[in-house]
Amino acid sequence: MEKQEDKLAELLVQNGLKRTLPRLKVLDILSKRDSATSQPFLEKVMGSDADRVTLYRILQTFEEKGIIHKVLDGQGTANYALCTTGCSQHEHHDEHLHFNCRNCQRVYCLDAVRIPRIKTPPGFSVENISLTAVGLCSYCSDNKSE
Amino acid sequence: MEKQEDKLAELLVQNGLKRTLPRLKVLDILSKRDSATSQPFLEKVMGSDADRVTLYRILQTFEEKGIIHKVLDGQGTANYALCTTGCSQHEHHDEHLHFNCRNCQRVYCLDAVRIPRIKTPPGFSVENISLTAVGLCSYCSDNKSE
DNA sequence: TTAAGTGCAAAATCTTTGCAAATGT
DNA sequence: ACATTTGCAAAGATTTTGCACTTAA
Repeated sequence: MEKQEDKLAELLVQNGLKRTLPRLKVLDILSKRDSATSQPFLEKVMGSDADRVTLYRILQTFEEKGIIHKVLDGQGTANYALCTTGCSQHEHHDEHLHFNCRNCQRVYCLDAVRIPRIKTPPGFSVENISLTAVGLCSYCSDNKSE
Repeated sequence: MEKQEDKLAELLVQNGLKRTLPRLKVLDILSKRDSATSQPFLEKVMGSDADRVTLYRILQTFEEKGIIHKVLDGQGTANYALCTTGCSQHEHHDEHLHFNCRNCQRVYCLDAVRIPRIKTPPGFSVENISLTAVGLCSYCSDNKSE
């Protein structure tokens, strides 16, 4: 059976990207999280494994290639998550509910909740749509008494 | 019949805010637009009628009082729109589709399109939800040939 | 070997903070 | 007169750009 690590490296090769340490580490971090990860958090976890500027560039490249996608949380901070299969450089499929916890700031991709089809007024052509909820996630509602 | 101008000034008084020139101008600008207005745009239009810092503070105060609400566009830039009646310091009602034109960057509040009720997975309690579409608005699709 | 990728320094933005002067009531 | 609000200066934070050095293929 193929190792997870190899799958991630393969993602790079498939997209014509070199297999570098900073890139592999970003993929490793993202693959182990159950929610989208913010730029600041990534920066912290990367530590000295990548310069801040390098991280910006990696995230940008990955997004362009369709390896990750960006979700903005309630404060407008960028959060990143690995794309599911079906995303490519030209087409992102990310049409599910994003849940942003106001306590821990995590952004969950709730694939189970699809965005309902909506009818836009004439003249407005929708190319992309996102549904984002803000509230308390399970962990935070359990561990908080307000 | 009461003048529009007075209505705006009244908004300030009702919220215990002083009727200052910069504040009136912000209200005036917002009241004349059919879409939410970005911070950068406001800054430009205000010109020398308010310092950049003053604008930040006005927008923050207005948002806290429930006079305006903030909508983030696809890039995470803050856009502001006057609240409809029914918003207060403690409760914002803004649950309609926001349409962000990728060409002119305008953010339209499409009150006609309400956010469908959705069922969140157990453990996630939703306090606020937003639906944002990105695409081309009527003006831009008419005036562009791509 | 050599194109792609990284790290560092520095610029450009964007946002916040502190405080004295100005303003509305 | 007095609490609010503003403007300016300066600090912080975030993001971008340029370029020489390093590294994967």
